[in-house]
Amino acid sequence: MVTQKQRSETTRAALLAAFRKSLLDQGLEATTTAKMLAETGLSKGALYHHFKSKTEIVEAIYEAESRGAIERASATVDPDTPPLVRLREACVAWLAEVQDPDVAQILFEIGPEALGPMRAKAIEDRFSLRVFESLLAEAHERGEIALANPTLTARFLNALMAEASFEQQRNPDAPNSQIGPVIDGLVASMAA
Amino acid sequence: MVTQKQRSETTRAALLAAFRKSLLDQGLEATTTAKMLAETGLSKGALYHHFKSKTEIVEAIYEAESRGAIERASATVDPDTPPLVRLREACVAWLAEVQDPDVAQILFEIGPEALGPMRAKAIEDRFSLRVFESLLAEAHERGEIALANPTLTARFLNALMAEASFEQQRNPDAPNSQIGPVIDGLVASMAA
DNA sequence: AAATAAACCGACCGTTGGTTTGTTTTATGC
DNA sequence: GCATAAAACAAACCAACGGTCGGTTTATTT
Repeated sequence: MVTQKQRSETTRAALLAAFRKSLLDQGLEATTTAKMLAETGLSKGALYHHFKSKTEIVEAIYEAESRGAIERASATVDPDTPPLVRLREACVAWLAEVQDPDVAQILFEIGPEALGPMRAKAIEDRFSLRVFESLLAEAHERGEIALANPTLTARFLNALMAEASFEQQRNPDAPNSQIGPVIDGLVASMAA
Repeated sequence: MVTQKQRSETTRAALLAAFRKSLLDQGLEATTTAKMLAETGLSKGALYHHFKSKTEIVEAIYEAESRGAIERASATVDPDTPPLVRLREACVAWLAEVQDPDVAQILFEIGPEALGPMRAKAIEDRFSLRVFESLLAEAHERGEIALANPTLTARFLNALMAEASFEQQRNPDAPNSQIGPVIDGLVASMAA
């Protein structure tokens, strides 16, 4: 006998997987609930039992992707180095993660289109931004730099990173965007 | 006697105005073609004679707003100053233009949501980005700076400006974001 | 094993963007 | 200036979409 949690988890996962796949290679509009239900063999009742709208499904996918990218990037940094070094490492690692076309498409195209840029940004704030911000704050506390506004600096940094990833996708075989100096330049220019 | 061009222009303008107003205070979803036709007293036939989709209408509005903001900003700069000074002036002026909540909402919320970030960016490229890029290129040619990649620098700059405008809207009475040093820092870090 | 709750089904509905067919108005060629 | 084409508009029509709702099955509680 299968437990309720298992049932629940299984259908939820099936729906999310079907939507994710279709969103990536069919786009937002062409990804209709009907198609996804045909794909999974589930019913409308099941879908709207677990999610209260189509948008909420995309939100869950976007959130998972945003969390995943920054978590994987964070895992690669050496914790025994100064915060600013870790920041640069984390940025480069995040940029590498976001090079994955699927991840990029969800984070920079489908998410903002479905949720609106504001709502997407709010989610982003809870993940990548938080990491950048805390590293900057740590550097600030340790006296490595005197930032007037760590949060704003993190936001600028975040914006630059997104743009850098766009550029990487535009021409992947171009020389690495030299993001390191840009980060340093930004941080320096945000000094108090 | 009224000419065809005049008729055309009138209905086009009426549709664009109705959509713009509704988009701003009702949002994208709530702005339905039916409501706009009721508002203007026109018919579906008229609408789809002038535009081939709802998206295309939003595109026209977005394009006009993007063009308007950078044109008004450009008009304020003193042409008899060095390119880098003009760049900084243009950025500050653009930031001021984009402070208008209506302009901001169209450029940073409704546009990307309706067209998708990519398509919105492509339009943006033809306006604000071009201006920034040409100023950077001019500075490059005059030997004021040696940029490895003026286009990429312009893109980074553009991203920073958008983020700065977000910040300004988040807390409007905060001290001016000191965008000047940030611009200089970015340009310096992008030197060849 | 009765009662309750959670998961699921699928027919149904209102709206929406978009199409089609037809009519009126202006421009063009002779 | 008359015929003809083309643009501008009207309005009935349509398919498809997201979402709802009453009811059924499956699991959990007591």
